[in-house]
Amino acid sequence: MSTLETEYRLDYFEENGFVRTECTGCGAHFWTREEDRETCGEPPCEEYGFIGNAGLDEEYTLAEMREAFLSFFEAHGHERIDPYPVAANRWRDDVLLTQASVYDFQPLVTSGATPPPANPLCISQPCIRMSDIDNVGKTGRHTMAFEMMAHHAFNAREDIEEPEQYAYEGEVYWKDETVAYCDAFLESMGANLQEVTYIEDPWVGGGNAGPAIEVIYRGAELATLVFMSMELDAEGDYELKDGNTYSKMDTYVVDTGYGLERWTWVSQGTPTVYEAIYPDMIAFLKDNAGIDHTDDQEEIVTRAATLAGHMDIDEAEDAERARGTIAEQVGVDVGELEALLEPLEAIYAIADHCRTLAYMFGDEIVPSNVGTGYLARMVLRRTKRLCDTVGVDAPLDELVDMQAERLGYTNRDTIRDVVRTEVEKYRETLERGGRRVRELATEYAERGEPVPTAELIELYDSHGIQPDMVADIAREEGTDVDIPDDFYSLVAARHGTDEGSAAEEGPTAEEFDERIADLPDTERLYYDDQECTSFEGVVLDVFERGSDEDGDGSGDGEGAAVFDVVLDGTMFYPEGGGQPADTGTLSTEDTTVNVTDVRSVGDVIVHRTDGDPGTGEIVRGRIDAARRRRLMTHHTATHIVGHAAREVLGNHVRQAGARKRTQKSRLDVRHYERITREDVTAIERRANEVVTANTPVGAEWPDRHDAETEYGFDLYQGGIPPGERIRLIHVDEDTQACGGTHVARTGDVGAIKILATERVQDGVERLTFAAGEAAIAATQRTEDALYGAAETFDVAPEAMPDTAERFFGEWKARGKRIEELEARLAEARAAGGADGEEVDVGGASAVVRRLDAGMDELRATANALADGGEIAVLGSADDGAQFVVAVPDGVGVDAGAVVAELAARVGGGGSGPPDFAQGGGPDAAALDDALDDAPEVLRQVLNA
RNA sequence: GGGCUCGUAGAUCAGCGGUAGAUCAUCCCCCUGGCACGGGGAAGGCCCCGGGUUCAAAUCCCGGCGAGUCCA
Repeated sequence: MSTLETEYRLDYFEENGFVRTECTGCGAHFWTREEDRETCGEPPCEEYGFIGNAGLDEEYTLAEMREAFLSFFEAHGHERIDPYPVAANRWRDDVLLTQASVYDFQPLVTSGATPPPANPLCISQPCIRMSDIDNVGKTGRHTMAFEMMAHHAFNAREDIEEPEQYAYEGEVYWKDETVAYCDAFLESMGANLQEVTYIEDPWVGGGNAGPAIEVIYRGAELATLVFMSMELDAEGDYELKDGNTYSKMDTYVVDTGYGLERWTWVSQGTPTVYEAIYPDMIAFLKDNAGIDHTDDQEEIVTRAATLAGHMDIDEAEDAERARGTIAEQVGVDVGELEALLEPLEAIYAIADHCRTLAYMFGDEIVPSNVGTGYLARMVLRRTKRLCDTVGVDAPLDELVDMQAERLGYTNRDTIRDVVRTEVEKYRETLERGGRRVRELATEYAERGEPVPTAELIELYDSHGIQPDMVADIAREEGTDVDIPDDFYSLVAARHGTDEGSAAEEGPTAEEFDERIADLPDTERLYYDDQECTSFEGVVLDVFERGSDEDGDGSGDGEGAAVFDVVLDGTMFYPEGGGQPADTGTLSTEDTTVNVTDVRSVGDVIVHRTDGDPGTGEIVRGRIDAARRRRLMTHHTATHIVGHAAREVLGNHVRQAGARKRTQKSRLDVRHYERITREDVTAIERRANEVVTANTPVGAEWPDRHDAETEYGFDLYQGGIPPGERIRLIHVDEDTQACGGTHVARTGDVGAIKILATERVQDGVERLTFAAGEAAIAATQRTEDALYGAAETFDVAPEAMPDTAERFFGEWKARGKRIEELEARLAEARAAGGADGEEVDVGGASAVVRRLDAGMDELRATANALADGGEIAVLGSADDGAQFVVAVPDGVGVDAGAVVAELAARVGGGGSGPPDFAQGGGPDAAALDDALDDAPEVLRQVLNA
């Protein structure tokens, strides 16, 4: 088992008079030019030495520092490349946000599958680390949004069997050069190299590892130099700090990170990083919130911040703990210090969060309850709360816009629109929540109880109401709330503990993979001529797979056998990119088998058939042409609809999923509002314009980096394909990376009809549409429905809306009229008292009557009789047997008991309050007998 | 992708098997010289939609649609 110690013995260190020393504070090993240096230089072993003592030649702004870094590395042989979006899920599906510059090149470039855009390269990559959200503003040094300046070099070992298997070959440079560049850059910026230490700190993360060096200058970690060269390997020779073993990879990558904000801060030596990087915004926010410190207060704040800067504060809690000590040293009361600092901390955080939001919305993340959209929503709400707390009354969209403008985004109008919509949504949530909490609080206050934890959890989990907001309102209403320390884990507990559903791939699938692993890649003929539906091929292998009655591909059922046929080349499209597989037949001279499904297993295409065509046979394949045609039509139509939606709704619109079928297809798009009827009409119109224009649908296989440079990551809306070359589909002005089959010209789509929109998640709208003949069929179905209705009403179809409205209105008016008439009829009956039996029941008179009418009428009549001072016992055989019993005030008969007894005689039940009850049963034939018994029942009940 | 909550008058919500309610807003009347207020009255409901259970469903169950929210 080896350690990484030897990895750090660099020639560069030897040649430049460095010594390796063990830190007396933390025990870490580091390299320094100062022989008698004892500590590594990083807090807590040493304090920040640059605050009030700027460490570089000049003071730099963020922009100046970025340019200094990039032009330095450009001058030293690196190509400068544009930053990637902060939404890392645009090009990789394992993370949501970009947290480091190397994210831009994972996993395809670092593994060697895809070449880097340049080699070596330099970049300043905007990053967002949500994990620091609680520390922002408080620690003086953390930001959630930051830029990681970096230079990268991608190397591949040459002493391996097939060096050409990787997308880059040979070594560009490695450790010595990387450290030398760092030294040279520090020197060019005017740092005193004597004070710089290089700490050995092996890096481990995401299945990769390697030696790494932290670069410390005057207490600040200015850079991390990572030498990614190992991967997780149970048999590996290196055991690293995470307890796992690793082995060397064939590729090895220089991954550096120079914090733009840190460098800017060190160049200025301000007490906190925020003052160095957001001077204008902080000034604006202070002014807006009316924070106007006296000279004395200013002095206290500066001294406190400076003291804090010198302390080892790595978490918000550290900052809070340190406050007492600081107050003592500055010579003020802790409360006073807090009152001065807290608003400032909020303002620092607001500035940082607004930058985070500008990045997110600038890169066209749409707020949602899922994914990056959810993270954006959380940051926005937090920012809004901070603004409210500290009394910033400038609209949030303006604040975000200040950062968006600084960052050079061009979609600022959309950003503001998104922020405004989202703030409004939050306002509504708060308003709704506030009412709810107020009611609850009042209720508990009246009972003199605190609001229980269960209610708190419910309010937060189901209604998004922060516990401290509940506490505030509860206090106003005169009760209190106990917020447990483990509140958020209690919420988590509510969400169950099931860890999820891995192991999607069954053992049969794995086994299957192995069996076909040796077969050559299948030639994909369907790209050569997408119109062609017939081809010849050779059967390379056939696997009998039991049966597949349940259609899950597992071959686990009973019944007819199915087979998997592999050919040398095929025109059958395997399921992929939301497009289902082709079906059709494979024929030899002797037999024809049906192809029911086609799948891609690696680069081998597998045809599921109901018969064995025979290994080695030459087969003629015919695909179901009509079906393929419809799928192609719908696939091209999907691109057109997506393109039209983008034009109508805005550039932030991108695909969140798609499914193509023969009758109708659907496209899910990200959008921050509901799609209105007007939007649909506009999208449909635009889509059909594209169809009518009848432009060619182009396909090409360019180099992926050329494609990315030209079209951006919006190419990958349908997923991210691997490889050096990718297939692009051009439809009108729209370009997508897409492996599907398409019609030759947009006119071949025929027509596009949007059938429905639905909100499938917040921030995700689903457009269901039909294309070609299916569009016509769908339109006809709708028309049939309309014509059918119009025929019923005997009006022209165009008159249907008015007619429906008129009928509905009249229907409501009639309902009211009937109610009115029933009431009058009831009164008349009660007054007339013609038919029906009148009996005396202990002083009060009772009317027992059969009245075959609806329940409403019965009730009205009974009420009218009771109002007239009589007990009413009414029966109806209108729908089974029904009773209503009403008793006037002051008469001691329990109506409920009477009904219960009567209803029992017709095989049912009933009850109600003592003065008014109803009931019934199915046995209508027994109604009259029951009514005959009514007087007797009344007397019994009276006596009871 | 999963969990939870909610759809009742124009608005906010109560009712949670047994006659659909309150408050605000609207309209009318009274009070005043006029206004605010106050008092009295009226109008306004496919109780989201579709099934099921039940003698009886706004209420219970299932499905759908719509909205909100938490988590990955």
